Amino acid sequence: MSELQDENKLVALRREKLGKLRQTGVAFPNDFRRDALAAELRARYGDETAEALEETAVSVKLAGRLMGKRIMGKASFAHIQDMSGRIQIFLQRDGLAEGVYEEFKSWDIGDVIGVEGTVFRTKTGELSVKASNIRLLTKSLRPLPEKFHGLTDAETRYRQRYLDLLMNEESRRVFQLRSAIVRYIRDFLSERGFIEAETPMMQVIPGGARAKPFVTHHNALGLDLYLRIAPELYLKRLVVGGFEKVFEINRSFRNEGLSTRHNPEFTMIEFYQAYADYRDLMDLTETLMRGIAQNLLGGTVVTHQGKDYDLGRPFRRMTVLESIIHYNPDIRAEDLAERESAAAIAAGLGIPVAAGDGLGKIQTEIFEKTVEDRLDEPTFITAYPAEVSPLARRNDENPFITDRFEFFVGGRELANGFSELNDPEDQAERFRKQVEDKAAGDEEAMHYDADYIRALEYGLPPTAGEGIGIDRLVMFFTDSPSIRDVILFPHMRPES
RNA sequence: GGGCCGUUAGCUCAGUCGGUAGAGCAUUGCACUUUUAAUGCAGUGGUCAUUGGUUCGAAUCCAAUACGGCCCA
Repeated sequence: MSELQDENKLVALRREKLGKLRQTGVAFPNDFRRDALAAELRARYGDETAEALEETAVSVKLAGRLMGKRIMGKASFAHIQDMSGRIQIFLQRDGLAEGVYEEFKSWDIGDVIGVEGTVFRTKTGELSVKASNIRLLTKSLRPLPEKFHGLTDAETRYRQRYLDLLMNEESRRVFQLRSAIVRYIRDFLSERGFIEAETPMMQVIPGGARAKPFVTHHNALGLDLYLRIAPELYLKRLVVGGFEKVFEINRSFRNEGLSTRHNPEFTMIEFYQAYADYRDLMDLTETLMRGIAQNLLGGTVVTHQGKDYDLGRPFRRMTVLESIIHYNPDIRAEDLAERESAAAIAAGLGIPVAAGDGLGKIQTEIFEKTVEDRLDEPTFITAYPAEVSPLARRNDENPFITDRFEFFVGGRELANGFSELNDPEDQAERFRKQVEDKAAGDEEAMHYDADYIRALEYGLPPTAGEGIGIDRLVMFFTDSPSIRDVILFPHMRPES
C-alpha cells in the first residue's frame, strides 16, 4: 500500500489541494510582508469606537495561522493567530478581487495566510480586520486538534510541542515567561559587572557535582569524553584567570532517572564572584528572586500549586542541624552530634547507613528525608557538612561544616551556593577522598582533577559561587507541576 | 527499578452483563453578507496501542509487550 493511500483521508484531501496550488503557481510563496501583529492592533485600537475606526480606516497587513472559520454565504469571519495572539478577520465576497472569496472558502484551519485590510469593530464589538486582499502562504496538510477542547494528551503535548504551543495559551505563557526569566537573570548579573562565559560541555574529567555522567566518544582523538554534569570547575578556572565575576547559563547532563523533577539534560546558571562569601550570595539570591517576581509577575506574591509565597518578606535562614530539630521535635541536638546515635536515628527513619558514611553524610540524609520537602516558605539552609560538600570552603570556627547554603521554596531545592574552597591542598585531599569513595563503589563520587588543582595552586581569590536550576526555578514561577511543562522538548522514549 | 492508572475516528471523549462501534468538534455537500464553540439539513471517517490466550463470539475477560501519566525508590 502506498504512503498516499495509507494516509488519513483528511490529509489526502489537503494534499490534493496542495497539488492544485503547485500547478497554478508558487505553492510556498515567501514574498508577503506584514506590518502589524494582532496584539499591537488590540493595544493601539482596542479602546477606539467603531465610528472612530471607520473614519480613520487604518490599513494593516497581518499574517498568521487560520484558527477558526465561520462561513455565512457571501460573508465570513475567521480568526488568525500570530506570535502575539489572535485577531478576527472579516471577509465579504464583494470586498475582494474576483474568485478570492471562493479560494478562501477552500482553505483549511491550520493554513498560514496573509491578510491586508482595515481595522474596524464589528456589530458585537470585536476589534477585527476587514480584508481587502487575502493570500494563502503555507498550506497545512495535517488537521489541528479540536478548537474547543484543544490538545490535552500529555504525550502529544511533549512529543509534538509545536501543537501544544499552537493550541494552548497556557503553554505559550510558560515558555514566554521562561524566556523572560532567563533574560532577567542575564541582565541582573550583567548589570552587576558579571561576564558571561561558555565552558566545555564535553569534558575529559566530569566535575563540579556528584552525579553519573553520560559518556560519548571522540573518533579522531580516540577518546571517551563525558557530557558535563556542571560547569563549576571551569568557571572557577576563569576566576583564577582574572574574570572575577563570571557566569554561564547552559545545559548540564546527568545520567539518572526521569521524573517530574528530573530531565537528563537541564539548564543551570552558575555564577562566581571573587571577594564575596556565601552570605553575600544569599543576599543576592534574595534580591534576584524578589526581582523576578516583581518585574515579571507584577508583585512579590507567587502562586504555586495552590499556595501563595510572598517573596517580599525576608527569607528564613537556618542551619541543617537547626532545621532537623525544628521539624523533628523528638530528635535532640546531642543525638545528631555523634555518629553512632545519628546512625541510630537514620536507621529508625529507614535510611540505609553504609560503613563508610561519616557523621556529616548521615546528618545530611536525615535532613533530606525529614526536612527538605517541608521547606515550603522561602528558606536558606546553611552549614552543610564538609563531608558532603567537597568543593566548599570550611567554616572558620567549625571545620566540620562549610560556608554553604541551599535555597528552598515550595519544598524544592532551587539553588546551591557556597564560599569556594580555594586551598589547593585541602581540595587535593578532598578529591583523594572522592576517588576512594569511587573505588569503594560510589558511582557519583568525583574524579581527581589535577589541572583544577594546578589552577588553584596559582591562586583562586577568595570567591563565592552559586548554581540555580533554571528548570525548577521556572516551574516555581510559572506554577508548573512537572519539569516537562517547562522544557520545550523533554526527554521521551522513542515512539514505537 | 516497584506499585497504581491509562491507550477507542484527525482532536476531546462515551461505550452497560462478552453479542457486528457511538457523540461533539474537525472534514465533505447544500443553504446562509456582522459571526465568534456561528446556525440548519444531509454525508464521510475505526488495525478499539500491539501480540497471544479464554470463548460459539472480545473494545469489553486473562497474559505479555510498547508508550504515557501519577506515586514511591
